[in-house]
Amino acid sequence: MSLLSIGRVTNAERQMLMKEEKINKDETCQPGKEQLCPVKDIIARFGDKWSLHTILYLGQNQKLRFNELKSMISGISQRMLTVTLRALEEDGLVARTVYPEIPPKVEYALTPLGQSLLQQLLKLSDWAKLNRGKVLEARERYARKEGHLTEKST
Amino acid sequence: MSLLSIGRVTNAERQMLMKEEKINKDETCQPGKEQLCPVKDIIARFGDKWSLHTILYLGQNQKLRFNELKSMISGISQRMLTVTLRALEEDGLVARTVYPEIPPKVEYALTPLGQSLLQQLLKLSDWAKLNRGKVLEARERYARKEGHLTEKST
DNA sequence: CGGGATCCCAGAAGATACTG
DNA sequence: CAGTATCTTCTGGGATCCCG
Repeated sequence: MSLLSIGRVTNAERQMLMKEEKINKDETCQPGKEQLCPVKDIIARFGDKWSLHTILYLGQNQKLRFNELKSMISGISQRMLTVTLRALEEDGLVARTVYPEIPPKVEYALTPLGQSLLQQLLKLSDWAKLNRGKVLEARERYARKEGHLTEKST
Repeated sequence: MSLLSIGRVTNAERQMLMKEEKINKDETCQPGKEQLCPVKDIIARFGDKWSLHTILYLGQNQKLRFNELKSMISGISQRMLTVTLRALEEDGLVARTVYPEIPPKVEYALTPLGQSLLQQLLKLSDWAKLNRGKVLEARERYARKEGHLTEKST
């Protein structure tokens, strides 16, 4: 249970897999599987609230200390930064270097694997920038459509 | 503050605010803002529990009815499927076609924009498949390191 | 059949205090 | 400085009932 309890790996999904046992062997994501598919697994690594920011900032700076990151990622709490960094470190995306000094000094940096992921995220970013307009349009369109359908409050 | 309208209504309103507020001219993610950067915004669209599955299944089948999707995505509840589909529809990634019949018939399909996103997700999937081994290794390594540091129980 | 509206809970995230 | 521990709050999403 030591391996399982290290958390991070969405515990919610373990519940799910408890009750769902029918699994096909399709190429696509099959829910009910521990690691549904690699994508889902990887997405979970930066899909949370802070990981993406952490990765991007570490991508721009070779090294960053804990409080440097904390001040860059405005709004993050020390706890969440710790949790986020631990998760990234656990997956080998971020390297943590401790300098046994007083006061303590800890530096974080992307590993090669982390930089590799960063590249993918940047590609995704390109797509996002390219298509943000369309998405925003769609949202407005949807909002208006909703509006005239449920014109209760105005 | 919240005298009468608690619950999920406030949720919808918060999203409305997010939509109105369009900002961010920096290339990188600027935290502290509601919708940090396009990437974050896009990731939020498939980073949740069910959107990815929905997109992938819709990617494999040109059209799918509500209950077809529901049975394919094992574990999903009708509510979450509805919510997920609505969100995707709102962003213009999924098209919803209602046939005014009895009993009702509704078909869902990826829009061109949705298919475009699907391509990105598949690329991400490639990266994930390619690097999953490394990630798993890193996790084991981390688990062992943790183990000998806190070898208190078992 | 395809949802909408409610209720409710576990787990995620925030705030605060303490420590090596 | 860089955390850890603890408490509280918030929110995603599951279960259920109902409706056109």
